[in-house]
Amino acid sequence: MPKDAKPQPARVRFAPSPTGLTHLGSARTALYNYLLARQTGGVFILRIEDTDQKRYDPNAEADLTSSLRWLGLQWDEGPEAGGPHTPYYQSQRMETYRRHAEELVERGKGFYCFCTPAELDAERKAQQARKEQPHYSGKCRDIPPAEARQRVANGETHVVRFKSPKEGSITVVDQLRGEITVENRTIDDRVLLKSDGHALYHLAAMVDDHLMGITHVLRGEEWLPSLPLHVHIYEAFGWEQPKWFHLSVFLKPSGKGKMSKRETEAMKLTGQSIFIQDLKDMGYLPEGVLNWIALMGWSYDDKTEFFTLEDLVDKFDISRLNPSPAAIDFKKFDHFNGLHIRALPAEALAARLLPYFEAAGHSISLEQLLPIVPLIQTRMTTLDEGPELAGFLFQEAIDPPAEMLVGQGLDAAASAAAVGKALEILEVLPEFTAANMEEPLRAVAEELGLKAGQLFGMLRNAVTGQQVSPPLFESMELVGRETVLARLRAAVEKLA
RNA sequence: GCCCCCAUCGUCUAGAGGCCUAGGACGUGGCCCUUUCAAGGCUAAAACCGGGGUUCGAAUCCCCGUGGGGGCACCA
Repeated sequence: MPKDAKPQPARVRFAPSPTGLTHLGSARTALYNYLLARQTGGVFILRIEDTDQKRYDPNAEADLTSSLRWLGLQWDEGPEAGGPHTPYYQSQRMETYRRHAEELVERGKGFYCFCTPAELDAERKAQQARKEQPHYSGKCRDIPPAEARQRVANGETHVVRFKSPKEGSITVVDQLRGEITVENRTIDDRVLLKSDGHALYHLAAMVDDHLMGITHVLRGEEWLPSLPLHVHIYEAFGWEQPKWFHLSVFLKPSGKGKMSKRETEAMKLTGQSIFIQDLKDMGYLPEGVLNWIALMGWSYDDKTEFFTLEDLVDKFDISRLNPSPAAIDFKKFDHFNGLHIRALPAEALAARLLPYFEAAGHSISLEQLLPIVPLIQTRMTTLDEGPELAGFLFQEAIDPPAEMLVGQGLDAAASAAAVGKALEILEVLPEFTAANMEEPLRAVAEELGLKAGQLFGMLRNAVTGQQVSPPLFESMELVGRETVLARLRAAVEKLA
């Protein structure tokens, strides 16, 4: 948003239904809503769309709030936060929706329908058999209001449907796509209020968005086909529309379609996931997730790619959203995560790394971890790689196999001799520091006619038990003279 | 089947008629640095879906194809 343009404070909402775990797509929707609210000095509302008790998942809400908090997307109004439009659970707003459904009937924009699910189902099947587009027949649409009211009063089971115009067309505006014109005859008389008294999305979301003063609706593209219906509903009430933004969908990495439930499960086996909680457990940073998803469907310019949440609040520009679908790319995710790991101050990174060391069985303190951080910071793409890289520092015993201890291009005897020679040097080193080691050890290599890399490789394997490790001398200093000598002696023995 | 949307390197994207010999990033190859692995630096290959218009001029505007995606519930 240009600095000189003082935008009106936006009231926006993120309104998920608690039916499953929070994934990348909803996180991005939440992020864009959050950014618009923050940068305009507006309000970010969290609303729980739980009108369908059949699909309700009791774990979903906890997952949702913890995911949003982990990402740093704190809502201003909603569950736990409260606000002037309490309750923020649609299941607790039934009376409001009922009243509005009645109002629509009063205005001649809605009607009672007495068709049973079985009848509708049969109707639909018949239409499909005739290769017609499935739609409501309109059977109850023209029942005289007095008669319909009487049947309702008699306690007959019914729903409330929207009385959608059948003539002409409607032109709606999506902010990323422009005008979209649709023939009214293609818009069905959708059910607004179920026979159990709960509202459907089409009614509940419109009523709440209006009542809560929502100025910008940013939601998934799957809602685009029902936008004309939604605009009709707004107009039927005589309300002023919000600005509509339909965010592009995320496609699976192949780019071929949305991720299916089955595929999300299979993905976990490959060490990838689209669920926020999983990403956290896998050692990704919220900063990495945010940076990555922010750039799927939005860009700042032709070169800037590194953004913190704070940067995004400053630089996000809602007019730069991109309507085309985006395939998710986990390689790019790793790249962004690495960038943010490297951008963290050592103390901060140490604090984030600590739980991963604990989980790996190393009970250490922050003070112990701090000096190690600079050695591994550029070597990690995810936090869980910390213990893999530096775990040897806290292990009592390492036990590399003998063949691993043999130097490149050498036999066991020559390797033992070389390690033994290095051992002699390290035993008498006045101060056991990284800075003091390099010169004499290079001299040893030269004396033995070895390349420095050959000797260092052997020492690395013997001291760390790993072929890939943080820099050797620093590692040895941290391991400490006693342990280094012990490990080298063990290596010589094993090679004999 | 019907309705709607989208279309630039493999992927994410920049590009609002001449700044385009189409820019950046990921990934990939090469080189440099280097005690391993990274990180970092340099570098290379890599795209305007096709066809018609409009215009002095089109990646950019229009139309038609084609391809891809989404939607058609008393789910959201």
